[in-house]
Amino acid sequence: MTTPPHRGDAPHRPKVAVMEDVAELAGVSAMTVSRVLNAPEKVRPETRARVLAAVQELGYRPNSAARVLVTGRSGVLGVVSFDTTQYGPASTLYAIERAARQNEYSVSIASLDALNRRSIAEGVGRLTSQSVDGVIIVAPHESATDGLRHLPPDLPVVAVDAGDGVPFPVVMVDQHAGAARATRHLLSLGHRTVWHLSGPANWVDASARVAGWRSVLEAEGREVREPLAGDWSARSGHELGRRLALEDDLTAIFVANDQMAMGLLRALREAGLRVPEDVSVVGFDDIPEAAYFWPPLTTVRQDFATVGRLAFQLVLDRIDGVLGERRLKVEPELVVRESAGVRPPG
Amino acid sequence: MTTPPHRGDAPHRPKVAVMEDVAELAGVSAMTVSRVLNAPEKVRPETRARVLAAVQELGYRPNSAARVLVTGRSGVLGVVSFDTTQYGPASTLYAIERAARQNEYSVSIASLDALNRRSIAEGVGRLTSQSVDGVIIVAPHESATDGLRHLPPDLPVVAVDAGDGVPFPVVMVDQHAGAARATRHLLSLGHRTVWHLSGPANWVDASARVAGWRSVLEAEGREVREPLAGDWSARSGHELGRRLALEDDLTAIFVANDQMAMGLLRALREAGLRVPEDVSVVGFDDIPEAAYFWPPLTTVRQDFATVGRLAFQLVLDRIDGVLGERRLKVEPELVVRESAGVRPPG
DNA sequence: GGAATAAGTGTTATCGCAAACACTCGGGAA
DNA sequence: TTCCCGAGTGTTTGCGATAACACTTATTCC
Repeated sequence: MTTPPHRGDAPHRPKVAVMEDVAELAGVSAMTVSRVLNAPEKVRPETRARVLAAVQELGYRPNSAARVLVTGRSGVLGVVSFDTTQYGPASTLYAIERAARQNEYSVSIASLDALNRRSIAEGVGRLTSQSVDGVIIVAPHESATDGLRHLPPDLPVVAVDAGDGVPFPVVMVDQHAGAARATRHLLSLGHRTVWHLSGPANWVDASARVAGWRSVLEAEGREVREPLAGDWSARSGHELGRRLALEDDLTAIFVANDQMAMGLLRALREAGLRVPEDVSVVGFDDIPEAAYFWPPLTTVRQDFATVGRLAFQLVLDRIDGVLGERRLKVEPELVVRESAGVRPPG
Repeated sequence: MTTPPHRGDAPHRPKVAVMEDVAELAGVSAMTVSRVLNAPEKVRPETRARVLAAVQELGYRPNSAARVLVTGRSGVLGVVSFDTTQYGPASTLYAIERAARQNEYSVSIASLDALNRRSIAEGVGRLTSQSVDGVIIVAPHESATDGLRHLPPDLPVVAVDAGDGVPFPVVMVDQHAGAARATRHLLSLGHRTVWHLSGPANWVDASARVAGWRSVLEAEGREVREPLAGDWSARSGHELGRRLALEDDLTAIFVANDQMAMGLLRALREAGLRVPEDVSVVGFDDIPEAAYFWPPLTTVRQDFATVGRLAFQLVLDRIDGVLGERRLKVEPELVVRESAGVRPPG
């Protein structure tokens, strides 16, 4: 293969093929090449074949920057997220990327170091200055709800698990329903009431789970003990579990996520309490390891994959100017394993 | 705020401010605006202030597509990765993003559905057609090593945890050393030999851990039992653990990751074996939950954050034309907790 | 005093692509 | 025959930024 003719005499650059090179090789104009790529039906089949062959031969790939400049569309989706080291956000991100890819979009990410108005706005800013076509925000914190009111109004934005009062569409797992389901399950096993080990304050899913749990207890007229707030980590579950183990009316606990449940399980065991014989535990998330906890954890499964897929669909609609649903809820599912059993006698 | 003057009489578009608008408002040329943004010291302070004020007033943000087109640099780094749902890859990605951000880079991701030559080349292709300045590949699989030989040779690429024979720099945790350390730890507790529950074939870190484990046993002249290969999941650890529990000379096991160790722990317990009294277990990774396993897991910590940081530094160097180290190793660390104890008598 | 120099700013060309419009055919209708 | 039409293709222009260079002024030095 010979080197393509070049204009300036820049001596070194290996020079990647551009549309003009393809055109020349195929004996057509650049415009025709462009058409072959973007509207093939407008080009006679034999011309198209020649162009395609030239594209192949030169290994030509369109320069997206140039295309963005002229079309105003980048085919890039931005995702703003908070701690993608965690199972939930990581899975959501993964599902978004997957959905995006299937629709010829690619994904650019912006992680946040902190959750506050400033940091969120800045994250979105980093993405928009890269000309993303839309943004999905995965930051289920109240500061997000807040920070998001001040975004460029014409930017297609969708939030995952955001609270009420956000001025754009939201996809969320129905945390309230999930928590209620978990709580009812425990009550149905005969427990008089259910304690709650919650997530940190100001996280919208933490609050929703507290609310769901509380609503069931209140509806059933059960005593509502003050929830203990952890920080989602196993460590905090363990710490709080030691406190909880001291309570003498403790027979059932609903824990706001599986990691904390794990720490709790260990604290209970250390306190000489057996699960589920003495104390029943229900978690939330259904991380892949939950089935291998000791005992296997009864928990509430969140379908992050669906959440991601729907979120992508929603931004895509907005990008295309379709104004669909404003709030999509995904139903969580109770997965019964062995960590919750009937109330011990006495 | 008044609407900025516009040129054509396009009636509807909200029209975002461009450099020309800023220039006009500040009473200078566009070039001066550009200079204020890219080489402020070349502009007189009072002019600079006027321009900055105009930028502020119009909420101007440079259009990166235009800049890319002319400079050939995008400030975007591509990351190709396999299963970012897992703790390791997720942490690495997170660290990369963080390092990138601190250096004014942003990150675009390409997840892979499969690990083979084609899929990797395609992932890299998706990124390059977006004009990324460089690519980091986080896919510790042998197919990667393979697929990577056929990349555009001028693209700055760095791999994380790739095997030998890759034609570009690699950052890796010294898996061999980590496995050796774990194995030696078990031997030092008096165990006659150490079994190994390995990761899946063709994963470079799985192979390296097998090699490290084997080398210690051989050096010490111990019996080498055939390793059992899992798939990194707790489920496979559990399954293989049931088989392992039948072996009567089983007193020590080195497991290739913490999730499998978790499943194994459960299988051993189900078989009536106590850990560490009857059987000692050492894992790999030190996921945040490892300290809350039952019993707390002795394991080998991988510093993913450092790996991510170094990988970024390496691509950055390559982008800037600096040819530094070709192979950077990060030392793992043995974290002793309670799952490994002295060999039971008899 | 005059040339050389430097600092600050403007002009023009260009990056690679696609939108808009112009052109060239051949075939059918009038 | 003449005209028109539409399919297929080419030409020109402009997206928004920066590189390269040109042009003003003031400043310095002999």
